Amino acid sequence: MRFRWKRESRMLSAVMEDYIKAIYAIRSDGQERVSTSALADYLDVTAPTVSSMLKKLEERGLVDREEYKGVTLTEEGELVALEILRHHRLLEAFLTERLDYDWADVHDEADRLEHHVSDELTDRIAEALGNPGVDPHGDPIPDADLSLPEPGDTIRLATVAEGEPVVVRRIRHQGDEELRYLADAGIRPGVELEVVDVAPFGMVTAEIPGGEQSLPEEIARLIEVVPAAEADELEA
Amino acid sequence: MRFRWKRESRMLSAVMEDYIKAIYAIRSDGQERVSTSALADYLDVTAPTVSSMLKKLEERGLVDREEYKGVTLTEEGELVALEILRHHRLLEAFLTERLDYDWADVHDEADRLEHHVSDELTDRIAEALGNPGVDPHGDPIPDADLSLPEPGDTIRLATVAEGEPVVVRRIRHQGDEELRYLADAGIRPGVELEVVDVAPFGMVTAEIPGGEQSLPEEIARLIEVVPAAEADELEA
DNA sequence: TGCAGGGTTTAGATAAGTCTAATTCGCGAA
DNA sequence: TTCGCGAATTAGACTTATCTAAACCCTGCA
Repeated sequence: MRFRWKRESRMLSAVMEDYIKAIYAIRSDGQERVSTSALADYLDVTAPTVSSMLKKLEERGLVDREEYKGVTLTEEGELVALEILRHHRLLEAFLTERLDYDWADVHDEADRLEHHVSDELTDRIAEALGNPGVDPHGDPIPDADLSLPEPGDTIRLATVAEGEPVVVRRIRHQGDEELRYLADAGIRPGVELEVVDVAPFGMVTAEIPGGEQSLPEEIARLIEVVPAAEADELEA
Repeated sequence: MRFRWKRESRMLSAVMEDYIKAIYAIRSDGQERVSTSALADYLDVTAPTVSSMLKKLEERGLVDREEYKGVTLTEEGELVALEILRHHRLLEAFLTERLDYDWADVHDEADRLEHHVSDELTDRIAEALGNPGVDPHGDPIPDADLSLPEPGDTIRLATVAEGEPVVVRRIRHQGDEELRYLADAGIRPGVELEVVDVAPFGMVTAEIPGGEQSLPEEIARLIEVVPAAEADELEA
């Protein structure tokens, strides 16, 4: 069943789409209801601005709002979020695979374009790439029906035992600096590595093809991995 | 010499870019000075709207304005126009060549995206395509330094003598309908054809690979061709 | 139980881009 | 030379998205 005809007739402004995306992102980070101030922080605008925008989103039926408490996405709001996510992640994948972008640099370009590519173009990109299930950071890409593939089970690199070979599956991120750091370290989805040392203050040292890398704990915590054995299984 | 750093620091709104593009397009159609009403027509807004926008563009140094007379692009305005043209035409070329779009359908998608692709992305697209000199309609693409390749000499199909084989070089257009018409007729840049008949009221019948096509004169006038002999020369 | 402080909302202003209605300008015809 | 008409501009209002300042709500601590 497809609801694709809806989005382009919905005609949300890019700004509104950004609010929906932000609510989705913050919500995914744990909170059930998303607060005005959390959104203000995330979007770098003032609280009154958020407050008035939330009222508009409520009128449009995209969020449920409880005064002084916060908002949640309605079913329709959820679909909008998933559509933007699909655009964003497919753009990232395309830029990386077909236009030779570094996977740590695609975020900004995708952020601007995601609001302006048609669903038609998005679908063509998906097809050209063979309908990939994940983007270059390992984040799952909603399919054309907007259902989000369940990512397989992963564990955080920070919790891996020394000596166990693992394969990087996904890099969680908000800002670009962490991605840059990891890209420079040669750590990206698909890379096999092995923790060789965990220092007292959380510095994790891992062996990767081509050398060793030391990572601060807060960076290591962004890396999701699976045991190498398990990864091999999936290849086959 | 490159001036590329300028555009993205100029930070024009998409709307302003559309006005610049419109002035460029109307100017290319003959007029030296572009009138308020011509712009209002072209952009489908009212004259007062254009008037106030032209004042802003003048303040930004993008147009020279003579009250009650019209505007011309300044040197900087010209560069903006060429940058947008480069974005637009490379996008069209890319969508057609790499994402299997029909060359008659790419216009709208490119119109939306041209304001949001970075120069970086534009350059990567150009490189991926081998720095093409023309877009799918045969329109010249400004290079990275924003100089516009001189298109070779062409003649209008409407003026071609019966029996002379020619090759289509370029399709001039404003709306999409003519492009659709020609695409459906199988006439596009690169196709070889021969005029077999010109009827009293300007209906032009041409033989193309795969059959014959009759075209109204106003459509035939949009088609620029070169003698087949000349075209072969350039291939070699 | 009440109040202080922090988060939220309301009120009112601003900037961009658009509109309609009213005014002004410029130029060709009488 | 002047009149009148069409084109251009000015005036003022509306919408979207933003801000600051002020008022309001809620809750945890005394």
